[in-house]
Amino acid sequence: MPYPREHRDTKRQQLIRSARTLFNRKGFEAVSIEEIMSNAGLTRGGFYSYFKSKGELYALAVGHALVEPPSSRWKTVSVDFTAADAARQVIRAYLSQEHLDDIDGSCPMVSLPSDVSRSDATVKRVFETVFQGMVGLFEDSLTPKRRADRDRALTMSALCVGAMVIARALDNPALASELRNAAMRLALEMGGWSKSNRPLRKGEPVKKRQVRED
Amino acid sequence: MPYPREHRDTKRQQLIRSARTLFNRKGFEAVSIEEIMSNAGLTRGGFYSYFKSKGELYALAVGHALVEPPSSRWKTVSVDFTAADAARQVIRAYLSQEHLDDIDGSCPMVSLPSDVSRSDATVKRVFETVFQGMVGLFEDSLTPKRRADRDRALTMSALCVGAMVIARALDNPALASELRNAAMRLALEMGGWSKSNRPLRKGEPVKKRQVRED
DNA sequence: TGTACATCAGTGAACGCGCGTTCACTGATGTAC
DNA sequence: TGTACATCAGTGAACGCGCGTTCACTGATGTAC
Repeated sequence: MPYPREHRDTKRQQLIRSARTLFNRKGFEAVSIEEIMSNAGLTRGGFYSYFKSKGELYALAVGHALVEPPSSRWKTVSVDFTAADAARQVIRAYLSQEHLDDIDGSCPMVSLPSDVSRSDATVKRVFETVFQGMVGLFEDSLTPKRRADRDRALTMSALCVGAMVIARALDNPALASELRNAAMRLALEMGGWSKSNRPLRKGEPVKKRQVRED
Repeated sequence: MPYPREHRDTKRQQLIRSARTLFNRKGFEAVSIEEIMSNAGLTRGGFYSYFKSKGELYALAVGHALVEPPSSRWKTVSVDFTAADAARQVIRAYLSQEHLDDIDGSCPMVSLPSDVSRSDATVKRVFETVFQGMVGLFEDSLTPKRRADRDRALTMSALCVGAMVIARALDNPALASELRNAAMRLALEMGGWSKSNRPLRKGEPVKKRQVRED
C-alpha cells in the first residue's frame, strides 16, 4: 500500500469541503474543476478518480451542510439544554450579520437555492434533506404541542431562509439588517418560548452570544 | 429613415422580454447571447447595438418584473377595490401552484435571488426595487395602522418569497404544496383582513380565482 | 410614378479564452526479501 | 539494514466545444427627386 490507508478519504473530504466554499461563493456554473483541485493542492487531472462528475461533487457539497452546519462555525458560549434553547440559538445564528457575511460557510439554502432549483433530482433531494432538518428542529422545539405545529415549523423555516436569501440580494445593508431583525423577532415570537427568554424588542441590538471560531 | 421609427424600441423590448424568460429558466451564466438573439429572430452579431453588455441586459430583465408583474399573467376575475383586496390577491397568486410552475414568467425574487447576490450593485439595486414594491404593497394594505406595520410587511414579503424559493428547490411536490399553503395561510392571517375574507383553513383547497391568460 | 440613393438594422466570420472530461504517463511511496 | 519492485495518487497535454465580444460587410428600406 504505497500511500497511508486513510490518505484518499482525507483528500476526498478536503475536496468536498473546499468545493462547498467555492460553490457557495460563485454558484455551480462559475466554479471550475481546475479551481476546486488547485484549492486542495492538486491538479485538474485527478478529479475523476475522486468523483464521477462535477454534478456529483455538487450534490455532496450541498449535503456538507448536514455534516458541518453553518452555525457550528461560531462557538456558542452557552450550552443547549432543551430543544427550545437549540431552536432559539439557531434562529439567532441563522439570521445574524455573521451568517449574512459568511458566504463561504453559508447554509446552502441561503446561497444556492436558485442553482438547486435548476439542478437534477439528486441535488434537490439533498436540499430537501437540509430543509427537513431545519423544519424538524423547529417542530421539536414547539412545546406544549399545539394544533398546526407542523405549519408553524414550516413557515418559521421559510421566514428564516427567505429573509436571508433576500438580504443577500439587496444592495442596501441597512435594509438587509432591518429585514433580518424583523424576521428574527417574528421567528422567536412564533416559537412561543417568550416567557423565559423574551424576544428582542424593535431596535434592541442582538445579544452577541456567538464568537467566531477562528 | 430606412426603418419605421419605433422599430428599434419594439425589438429592444422584445429582447428584454425574451431575455427575462431565458434568465428565469437558466440563470445568468447558462444563457448565451446567441440564444437571446435567436429567440427574437435575430443573430448573435446585432446584440451590441442594443445593449452595452450581457450584464446590462440582465439588469433590465430583472427589472422587467416591474413593467409586467408575474400576477398580470393571470387575469383576476374580481376587480381590486381596496389595498387589502390587492394584497390578498397578490398573496394568493404569488404562492399559487401556477406561479410555482411558471418558471418563465416568474417573479425574479423567486427564480434568481442566488444569481443576483453574486451580481454587481446595479443588478442588486433593481432587485431591491422589486422587493420594496412588494413590501410597500403589503404596508399600504395594513389598516388601521398599527405599531410595527413596517416589520409585518417585511416579514410577510420574506415569508412569501422564502416559501416559493424553497418550494422550487424541493424534489417532493407534496412537501412544496404543504409549504406554500402554510405560508399562504400565515401571510393572509398576518394581514389581519380576516373579518370580511377569512383565511383558508388547513387542508381547504385554494379557491381558483385566477385563470391563465393564454 | 419610377428610379437612384443614403441609411442603418442585421449578418456571420473571427478572436481569444476557458470549460468538462479523457488518458497515457510519472514518480513518490510502503513492502518484500 | 539495504535494495528492487509493484502500486497507485497525481500529472498535464489534448480533445471538442461553446462562450462574450468585435468588426467589416450586406442588403432591405423609406426618401428625394
